Amino acid sequence: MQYWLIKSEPETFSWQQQVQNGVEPWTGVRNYQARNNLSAMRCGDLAFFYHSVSDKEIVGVVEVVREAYPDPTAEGEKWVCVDVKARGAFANPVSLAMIKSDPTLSEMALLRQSRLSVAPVRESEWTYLCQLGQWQGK
DNA sequence: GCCAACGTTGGC
DNA sequence: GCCAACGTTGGC
Repeated sequence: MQYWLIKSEPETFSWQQQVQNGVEPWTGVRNYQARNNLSAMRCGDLAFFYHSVSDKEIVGVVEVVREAYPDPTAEGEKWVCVDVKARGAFANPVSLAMIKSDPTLSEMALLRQSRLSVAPVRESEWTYLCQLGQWQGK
């Protein structure tokens, strides 16, 4: 079981859309490191859904329900996507400012590599953030 | 709107 | 293979 954080600009694809759609293909990744992370995802892995740019906060949790397959929005088979399913919102979204100000989270890949759109999350970070966000899932 | 941090591209 | 120029992401 691995944990992840995936970013989306809410103007492009928001958490609200994810909830409405249920299962959604996570397409459009065009960065090798992010692609490698997508490929490493397994069914049942959980990921934070992060709104970048305008909101800058973790808003919910999704579950990987289909492992990497060729991204239909890309030419050829070079890039991949996974399918993710909404698993519940954070009752209390955790902002980037909060993450930055918390020494417990200072090692997060989100902070160390701000441009990486699909990043791993440590189990300790996952547990801590779920408490902060009051995630109602399990 | 600006800019830092990356990534990519293309000339040499 | 190096590196300058350019493009993109995302925070501020």
